[in-house]
Amino acid sequence: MLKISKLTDYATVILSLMAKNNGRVCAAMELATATGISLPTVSKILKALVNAKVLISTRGAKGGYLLAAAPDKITVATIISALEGPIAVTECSISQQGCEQAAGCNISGHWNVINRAIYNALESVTLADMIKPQETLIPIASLYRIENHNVSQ
Amino acid sequence: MLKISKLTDYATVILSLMAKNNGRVCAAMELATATGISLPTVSKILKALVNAKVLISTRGAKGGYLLAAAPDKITVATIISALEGPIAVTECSISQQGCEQAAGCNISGHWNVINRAIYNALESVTLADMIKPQETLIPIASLYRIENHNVSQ
DNA sequence: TCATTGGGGACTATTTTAGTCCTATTTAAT
DNA sequence: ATTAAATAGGACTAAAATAGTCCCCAATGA
Repeated sequence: MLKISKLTDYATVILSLMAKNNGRVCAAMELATATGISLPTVSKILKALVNAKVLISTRGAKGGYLLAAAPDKITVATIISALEGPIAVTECSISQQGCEQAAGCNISGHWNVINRAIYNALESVTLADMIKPQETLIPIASLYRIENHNVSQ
Repeated sequence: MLKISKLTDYATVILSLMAKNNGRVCAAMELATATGISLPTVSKILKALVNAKVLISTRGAKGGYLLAAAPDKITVATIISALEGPIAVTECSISQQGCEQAAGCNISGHWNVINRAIYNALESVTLADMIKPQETLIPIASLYRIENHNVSQ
């Protein structure tokens, strides 16, 4: 189904919430309560986001997390890679030397094109877009630019 | 990592091979030998492709499998959905009523935009593209049309 | 000094995916 | 008819990835 992980999905929920709390430091506990996701899980996600420099953390009492950039500078692609590693549909697209499939797999170039297209799509939507009311999002029409190519069924 | 499953990857290898054998009926055994993938696994994949109408099968002696359409009419999107079900990055994008996440998840519309963009990318590459030598594939430049939108890093 | 809060990592449980195997059905050839 | 060669369908097991929890350490403000 080509789906993102549950944790990544949670991450978007958490980050959306933080974006709405514009600039306020949020403790993990607070975010857990607000989202209904358990504290250990929220913590795990927040740690990953700090490592990926999506969030900045402050330790100690009154500590917490803060967005490292404005919501319109944080893309969905960044969030996904923070939690799942590099975005690539196939194993071999990453390792660059895997794919020892006997049967002449010289397909990899094509997967790279696909990867690139998917990456661009994910890079085109930001946290800021995500917290906008739904009506305003049809305008992101550039995303549809790639169609009319082999629209068979 | 947002990756396709191994079986889907195998499927593209198998289908590429069949596309090259233009119009010849192939038995599962033959494809297993040619690709180095085990027979039970190849069979499983072929069955899924028949169900998805990507292949046509003939039973009995001298039976086997045949592409149900010309290679340029079979898209990567079709192959992926044959093996993994509908293409959607999030669970809720499919069920249309999941996502009972307390914290006001009205993000789904945005995922739909992303899903659509990804689907279009996958729909734009066909089996015929895949069996072309790699050089000829840079021209599929329309795929890159969606960039320049939030190209941060 | 102590309560609060994050950091890092180990660990377990769960779910998904991959892979195998068995039995039935179909069909060509003899 | 009988047999051999194929696919169909589904049950089952094994392996891997994901999700989720927990513990102990480090930092910081009151």
